[in-house]
Order: sequence, then C-alpha cells, then structure tokens
Amino acid sequence: MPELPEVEAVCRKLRRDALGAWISAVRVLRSATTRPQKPRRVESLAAGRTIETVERRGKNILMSLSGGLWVRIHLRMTGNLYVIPDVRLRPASTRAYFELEGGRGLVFDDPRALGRLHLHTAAEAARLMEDLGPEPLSREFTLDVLAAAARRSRKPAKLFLMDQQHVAGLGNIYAAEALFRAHIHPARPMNRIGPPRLALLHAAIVEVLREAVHWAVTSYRRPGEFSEAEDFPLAVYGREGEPCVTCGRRLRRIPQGGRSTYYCPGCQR
DNA sequence: TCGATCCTGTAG
DNA sequence: CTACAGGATCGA
Repeated sequence: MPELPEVEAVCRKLRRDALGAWISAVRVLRSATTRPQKPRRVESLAAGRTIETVERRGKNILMSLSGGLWVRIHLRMTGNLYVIPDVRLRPASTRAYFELEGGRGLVFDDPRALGRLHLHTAAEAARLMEDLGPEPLSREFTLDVLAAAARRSRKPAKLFLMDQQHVAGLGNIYAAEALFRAHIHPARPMNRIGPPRLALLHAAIVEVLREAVHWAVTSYRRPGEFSEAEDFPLAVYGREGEPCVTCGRRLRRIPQGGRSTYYCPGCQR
C-alpha cells in the first residue's frame, strides 16, 4: 500500500492515536524485520519510553521516543502501521508490535515481511535521511532542483522518478501517473526532456501527490467497517489494455527495472 | 548500472 | 502451476 500519500496518511493517524503513549513492551516477531539489529536489543531499548513525535521523510516513518531514541520504519510493499485497542488481537501477519499503556498495541503488520524497523540516535537517523532527495510537497522541491538533477541523468524518466535520491516518496504508481499527466514517455532519457515538459512534470508530481494525499487521508478517517474506502482514480496504473481517458488508445504495459510501467502510447511520447 | 534477491499472497 | 506485486539493497 505505501507510497508517499499512504505513508503520510499512516503518520497522521499515528499522531492521532499514539502520540504521548507510553510503551510498556516491544516484541519483534521476525528477526529479519530489524536486521542487522538484534531483535532482543530493539525490544529492550525501546521499552519503557514514550512516543513523542511521528514524522515522515519520503516513505520512511520516523518516531522519536523519550530519551532521544528514534524508530525508523519502512513499510516497503505491504507494510502497515496502526494502533489497535487490544494488542492480543493483532493479526497473524504482525512482524513486530509495541504494547502501549492500557493494553493497546501499535502493530507493524506486513504480510510479505519485506518491511523494516530500526532504532537510531537522532544523528544516525538524520544522516540516513540525507540520502533522500527533496520532499516533493515541500518548498525545497522547485523546478530548478528537478531540472538540475534531470540534466545529470540519462536514466529513463520512470526510473529516475522512482530513485529516492532524486525525489523522495514516489513509487511505481505515482511515478507512472505523473508521467502520464506530463505527457512524457516513461522510457525517455531524463536529460532529454525539454524545459516545457520538465515544468509540466514538476507540476504533475506535486499535483498528483497532493490529490493522492487528500484521498489517502480522507479514506483513512472514514473508519466505516462496512464500506470500503474509495481508491484514488488512476489514469494508467494497472490499466493495461483499457482505453486512455484522454485519447482512447489502448494503454500499454512495459517492463522497466524489473517492474511494470503503464502508459499511453498516444499521449506519452 | 543492472539483475538477483528478499518474502508471502493472490490472480490467472 | 506461473506471473506478478504500491520497494530497496547488494553483489557482479
């Protein structure tokens, strides 16, 4: 589930549910989740502290605990992080959890088990985040910044956008959606996109992420146990063979970097 | 810079 | 059964 918008929604919900909570115990149920850090050490270090802040950097979730300890969680492909009223009722796919006061549980749920959880000092955490490019929804992410990075890269546009060193938070879905909105072919070398198209791309990235954050956040707040939250309307992702909403041509799927890229052969050249 | 690899679940 | 998946890292 997680690219930037979904991770943002998780963080906001966590702030609502877990801020200020005291951690009575921590359990790591799968050692790979904290590797190379030792599960027992993660458990003993984090227990007894209070959750002071929750923030997002790219697709990373950072929680600061009392005493200057930081938790860094990456959801990867299928991870989710949420609070439940009774920690004993956690799902089978729980890879780690924090037991909170009153028996609540902060659950790191991840069926595919590719997600990661680590502990750091403030300096370590900050250092790791330095490897990430600018936050696309911050003022740092200007057209100039994007253009400067683009000039230096011959990568296919789609792979460039998914590289967290250039822009933090885009994944397979929103990279494809942004390229569609900017009418750029996903295989086009990044340094061969002209200034007008690059400006369009910059705007498209900001726009699609803004919209998706809004959707992710509102669908999360609507806790309806019955009705499924509506999904963000995707123009190309997962729509191979369907007609393009703009020109009607059949959308295509091509492999890039071992993953699927969806695009419109009519609109994106 | 690219492919293999980590995992499990689900769809075809 | 195979293909594929909203991600990132590591070794060649």
